[in-house]
Order: sequence, then C-alpha cells, then structure tokens
Amino acid sequence: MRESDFVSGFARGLKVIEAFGEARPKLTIAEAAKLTDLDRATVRRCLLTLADLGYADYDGKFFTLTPKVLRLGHAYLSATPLPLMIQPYLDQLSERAGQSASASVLDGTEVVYIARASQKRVMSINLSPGSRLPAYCASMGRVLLAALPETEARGVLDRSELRANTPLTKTDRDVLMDELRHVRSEGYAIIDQELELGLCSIAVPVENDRGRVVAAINIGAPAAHVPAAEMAARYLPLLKDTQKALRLVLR
Amino acid sequence: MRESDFVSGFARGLKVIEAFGEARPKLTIAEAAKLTDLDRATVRRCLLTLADLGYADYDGKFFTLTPKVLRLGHAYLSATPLPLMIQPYLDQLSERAGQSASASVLDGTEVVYIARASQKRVMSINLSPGSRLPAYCASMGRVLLAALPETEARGVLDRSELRANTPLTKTDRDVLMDELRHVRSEGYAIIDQELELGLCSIAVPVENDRGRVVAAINIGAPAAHVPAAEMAARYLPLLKDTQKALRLVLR
DNA sequence: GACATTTGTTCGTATATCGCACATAATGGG
DNA sequence: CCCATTATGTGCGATATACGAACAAATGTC
Repeated sequence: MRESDFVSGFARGLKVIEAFGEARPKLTIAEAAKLTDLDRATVRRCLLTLADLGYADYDGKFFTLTPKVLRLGHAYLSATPLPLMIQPYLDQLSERAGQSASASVLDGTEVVYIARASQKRVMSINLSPGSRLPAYCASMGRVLLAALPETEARGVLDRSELRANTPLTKTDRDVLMDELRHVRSEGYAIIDQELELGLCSIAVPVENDRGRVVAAINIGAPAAHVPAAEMAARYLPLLKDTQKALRLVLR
Repeated sequence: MRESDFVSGFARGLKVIEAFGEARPKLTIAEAAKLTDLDRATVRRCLLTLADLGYADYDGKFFTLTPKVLRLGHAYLSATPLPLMIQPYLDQLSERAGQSASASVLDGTEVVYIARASQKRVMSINLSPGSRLPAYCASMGRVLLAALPETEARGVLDRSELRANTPLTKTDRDVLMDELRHVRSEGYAIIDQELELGLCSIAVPVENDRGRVVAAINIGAPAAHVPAAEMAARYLPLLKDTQKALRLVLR
C-alpha cells in the first residue's frame, strides 16, 4: 500500500474514540490529546467532528460518547455471520449447563467477546460483546493461542503484559507455552481462578467445516460451586456437543 | 463550529464502517462507494486505512470488518456506567420472567439497545447492543418518548417515518401522541405486534435517584405464548421490581 | 472470443487538514 | 486577588488528501 492510500485523519479519529473507556467516560480536549498522543488542535477537530455527527456530546468542557457509536460495533456484529450463528447455540449451552456461556475471538493479545448468554451473574467483571480480556489468563484465550503456530503464540505472549491477577495466575512465558501444548493435545483449556479469585472456566475451540479454528466458546462457574477439577466432567461433554454442532453449520 | 473544525476524512471513514451491516458482511470498493455515496478513490483509501489499522481484512477483492471494530462500541459501553449497571438486573429479570429482557436509550427517532439478556431466541430480528429500532413502534421507544416534553416527543414523531410494519402498527401521529399520554399516566407501555407479527412486549422507564428517566427496560414474548392482554399481569410486577431496584443504585 | 460494462488503480491539481506558535480564557494555590 | 499553571481557541505556512478523469484490469454477455 502506498503511503498516500492512508487517511491519517481517519486513523487519528478512531484513536480518539478509543481514548474513551473504562475509567474515562468523559474527556476534555487536553486529556484526549494526552491519551492519544496527538496534537490538541487535531484532537479538538476530531472531537468536534464526532459531536457534529452525533457520535459525541459536548457541554463546552467535556466530551462524552453517545449511543450512536454502538452503530460502529454493530456494523461488525450484524455483518459477521459468526456471532449470529453462534448465539442460539450459546443460549442452549448456557441453559443446559445452568451457567454463563460466551464466545470470543482473538484480537492481538486479547480475547474479544462476540456473543454471550448469561445465567445469573457470578463474575465481578461485566462482560458483553466487545469486552476484552487478556488472552494468556482466559480459558478461551488459551484455546485460541493454542490454535496458533507456536512462534505466533509465543509472539503474542511476548507482547502481553503478564500480570498476576490472583496468586494462581501463571505468568511465566515458558510455563504458558507448555500449557498451550497441553491445551492443544487435550482439546480444551481450564482456568482455575487465574483471572479472578473464585472463578473457574473451561473452553473449547470452535472450528468451521474445514477444521479451521474461528472462535472459542466457554462456560464459567464459581469455584465455590464447581471446583476446577470437576469442570471437565460436568461441562466438557456439553461444550463438545456444541462444538460439534457448530462445526457442521459454520462454513 | 467553524467549517475548518470538521475532519471530513474522519466523517467519511465512519460512514464507510457503517456501510457494513446486516446483509453486507463483505464489501468491494465499488459497493462501499455506492452505499456511502463517496468517490471510489476515497472509499478505497478509507478501506485500506481500516485494513492497515487492523479494523478490516482485505483479500484483494472483499473487505470485511474485524472484531477490532468492537473496540469502538466498547469505548461507549465501558465508558458509560449505565449499561454496566443495568446488565445484572437485566439478567435477573430475564431469568425470572423466562423471556428476553433488554435495555435501551433514545437516539434521535430510534431506540438503541445498550444491554440485553436473551432467553431462547424467539424473534426473527437479531438484537444486540447497538441494535436500533424505530421508537414509535417499540415498547421502550414509547416509554422513552413519553418521558420527553410533549413538544419534543411530537418533534421526534414528526421526524419519524411511520411505517406500518404490521396491520396492527399505529402510524397516526395524533393517535401516537394520545398513546404517549396514556403511557405516561400508566407508567408502562405495551406493544401488541406493532413491530413484528407474533411479538408482544412491555416496557417501563428506568429512573435514576433524582427521578430522571435515563433508559427503558422491556420484556418481549411471543404473542402465541403470552397474549398482549396478559403481558401486564405477568411481567409488570417483575419490571416494576427491577425499576425500583435500579432507581436506588443509579446516580 | 470480442465487446460492453463494471471495478480497481494511478495521477495531477485544487483544496482541506496538520501542527505549530501565539492569543485568550479558565483554574487553582498561596 | 494576583500570578502561575493549565486548558482552549485561532491564524498561517507546509503538507496531505479528495476529486475527477484517464487508464488498466477484471467481469459478464452474447
């Protein structure tokens, strides 16, 4: 691609949108400029553009995103067959398991939730389509990383900031690579409170009809209710059923 | 705002993202150009920019969005406390009712889903955060419009294209204004197959602790299973409970 | 297989945008 | 209340981008 085929104004604008998030519901021009590392004048123009288009509100001091930005994510969710296809299977899976079930894909070092069927809420973390978790300590992340060639998986881990979210979190890259090999041979991954104390999850890859891994699905359960050791016995058959059904319908 | 404070390259790019959707998972440059009414060369630059940033894939012919675009919508969902706060209540509501429950806010003439807890799939329409429905014929839309000053509500209706989605759809603006007054006095709205044949729904407003309406929640059910006349008796108490709980936690 | 049509790509130029520097306005501590 | 600090707004030259047209490549039609 030639350099002139790149619209930097567009790229800058997207960066500004992403500056909003978690702990930053409202931003001033200067804050957004710092977060995006762009010139204040540029950020200002982007924010005013967003406001003009109805993607943001401006009270003279703070900018806040409006629900209209959901159109952008929705463009993906409704345009991509995957979330649409998976959702009903996820609903059924969640119901049969009596626990929350989710589906995700890998994006860089993170897993991105593309669909979710939640049972009662057990996690402190709120998850919805678009939510992201670090891949290295999530069950679906392990499964998706295991599906990559070793060198690529290693690359992702190298780029990941390996934090010990709990005392149980595995943070050694070599240990994690061993774990991925284990996941690959077993066909599923179990996370025992590595992300959050009290939470276990089990995931399997979702393959299309050509055997390519296109996503992962998981079931999460409170450790108090379902010890990690029991996760496989209780939920693996259900997950495998869903996996099998999906393989037949995903092209 | 001065004209020079508008980044048209950014605006064009966003338009290109929104060109993807429902029936358009993959677009060629020419298709996207037609849909956005932009020059082919311009669209091409936007799409190549998206691909370069990882928001899109390009196989030489078709462009498809990647899960990375979910970051954009997620910037709103995670930046805005509302969806996060509501989700667990919605999950509980859905479970108790045994039907899908949703939350939405008003954006122009449409309601935008900000959270959803789906039970088995009963609707032909696929709904997820970011999905939009015309406000005039949706239960949450009625409730949200009823919360506006009369003149504003009327303004929204004037700007709405009132289509008769089914024989039961109310499309007369005066009839709708009467309906809004009724909704306001009763504190809930029921839609009997006005959006889609076979689908009923009931909604109540969600107020914060200062009594301001900040969203709406609803329960949808198949008309065959739950006639419109029974909606209130079956689900209004549950909705009112949730409404009351939310009023206490929303600031 | 030749022709018509559509689609993708390149290029020159008019125009819009960027980033800087400066002006102005708000904020906050002493 | 003043001054230091930080944030916002604006004019301008250098630079990047959009447009339209022309060309190249692919696709579809007969």
